[in-house]
Amino acid sequence: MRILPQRYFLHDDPVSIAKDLVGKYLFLGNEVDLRGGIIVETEAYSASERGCHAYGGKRTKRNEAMFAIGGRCYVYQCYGIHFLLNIVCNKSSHADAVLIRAIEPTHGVNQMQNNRGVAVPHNQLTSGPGKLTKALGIDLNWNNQPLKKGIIWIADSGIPPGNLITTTRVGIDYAGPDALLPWRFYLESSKFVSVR
DNA sequence: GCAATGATTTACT
DNA sequence: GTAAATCATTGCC
Repeated sequence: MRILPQRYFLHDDPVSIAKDLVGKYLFLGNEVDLRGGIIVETEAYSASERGCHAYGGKRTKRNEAMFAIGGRCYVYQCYGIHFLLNIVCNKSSHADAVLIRAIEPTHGVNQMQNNRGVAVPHNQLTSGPGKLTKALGIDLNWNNQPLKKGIIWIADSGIPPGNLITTTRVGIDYAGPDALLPWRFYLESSKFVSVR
């Protein structure tokens, strides 16, 4: 299982990275407490469209991490309750990112159940951006952290993913025409994608 | 300084 | 289907 190198995230097209990340492994923790799974749903965001927090190059305290070099995390809180995990892409000062929306839990499932608190069906443990951060134990402390083995990292299983569905992004109606961009990707065969 | 608002989830009618 | 939860960040005064 190959850990993706930083240069993987320096590509200037977050859409192709979002697409390629589906089927990869996301891991957190260490050998005694490892949590992770297969990425089954992503969305791409770019400073060139209104759905992005950094639209038009707008730099704020919240989205600062997006302007960092690719291969870091951008975590922020939404609706006061949920943390959302992004992987920053592109070179420094280019505010592109990929939102991780859902994973298929494969490692540390018991720990994830505990983190969620309530008993939920296995296929809903991480089937949404807010759910997966809670299950994995991600909060604002992860913001602007570089991907690194032993903390948080992404690896290539080498197994080709199943059929990929391309569609529009969720929850960004305010973005006007940009809300129609086909920048959401998920595995057709997976039971672990977010619902709506 | 203060009011408005989400890249959501969950529970209730 | 509708609504509440809940707060850091944002933008306007």
